Amino acid sequence: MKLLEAKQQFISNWGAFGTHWGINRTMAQIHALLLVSPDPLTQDDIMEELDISRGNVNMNIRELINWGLVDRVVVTGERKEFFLAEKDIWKVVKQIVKERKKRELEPMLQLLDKLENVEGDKKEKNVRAFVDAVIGIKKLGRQADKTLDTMIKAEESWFIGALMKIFK
Amino acid sequence: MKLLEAKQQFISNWGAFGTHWGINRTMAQIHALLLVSPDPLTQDDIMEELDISRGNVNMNIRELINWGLVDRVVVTGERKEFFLAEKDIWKVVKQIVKERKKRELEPMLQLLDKLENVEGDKKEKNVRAFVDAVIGIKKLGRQADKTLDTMIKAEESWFIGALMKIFK
DNA sequence: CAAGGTTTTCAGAATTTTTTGAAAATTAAA
DNA sequence: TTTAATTTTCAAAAAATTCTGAAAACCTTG
Repeated sequence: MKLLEAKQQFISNWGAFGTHWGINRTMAQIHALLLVSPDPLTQDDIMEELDISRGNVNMNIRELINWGLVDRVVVTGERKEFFLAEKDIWKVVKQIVKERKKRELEPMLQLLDKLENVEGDKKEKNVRAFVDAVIGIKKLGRQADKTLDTMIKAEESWFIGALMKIFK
Repeated sequence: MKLLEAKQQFISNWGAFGTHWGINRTMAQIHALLLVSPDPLTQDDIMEELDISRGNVNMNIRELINWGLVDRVVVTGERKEFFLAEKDIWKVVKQIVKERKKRELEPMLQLLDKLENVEGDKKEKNVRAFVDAVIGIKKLGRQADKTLDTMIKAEESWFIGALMKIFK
């Protein structure tokens, strides 16, 4: 397979993969393109490679920057802005975990804290089932939260090494 | 807060949460409803509680069954079918991990295996960047795959205990 | 096997999400 | 400051996804 075709396939599949994880297809594709591009690209480069509009590139690039996955870089002598993706995939994963934890897991845990204190007779079947579900999710959620915190701080080699040891 | 309101909030937030993870809002809401319902519910119960159509309930319930998160149960003396969700949240998580691994991670790894063998001069910058990205993702992906396999087999208490030990 | 209850299907409608593209804003050079 | 290149914005259009509801299929029972 030629590079061009392989690249197409990679980008297209990364996009489809993204949609299964609540990530906009184009954003994932732009990310894929930047991941395999050794040099920084401009908005025009991305427009051309993916055949999408300027506005679309602009919005999704901004989003990727918000997620901390892509940086704006200045190329001396060039007027245009260039964009470069973090290439270390372990750093990428840690960054995504960090963001999703903050955006989703933490607010969910706050909600569950509130919902656990529902009024009513804890002996009543429906109240009991509700509280039990909330407590169960909260417990696992808190555990995940702690574990992910540690993971975010961890070095790849250390982390994998440690996992290998437990999961022999 | 009264049970009814708490339940509403839980269902609505679980639905929103789902959409961030590529899960259809209604499917997540039905799951939430079943999670907090001590007794099995019928399609009609779900239609009424969530105010959605029969077809919608039917399709999403089927999907939840495919995911292994909900079971059909027979209630003696009743003609209608009843649905019951797995309540043990650790089992739920393991089941979701198992399914997503099979549906998403494994196919992605297969693709990467294929793409790694791209033709062309490995010294050329663009080929090099592509292959490096693919290899990097594959390496981490394989590691994740193994780790998740072990997790799927693990007991909750053992798993959490072991994690606590490493991540002191 | 007829009747009535229940579940499933799926084409079209409704809704939500994404994309476009042109105008406005911003920035850097002249 | 003016001009021109570049980026950003966002209303409207397009596309994708989800939902409805009625008809068909499927049971179960008498």
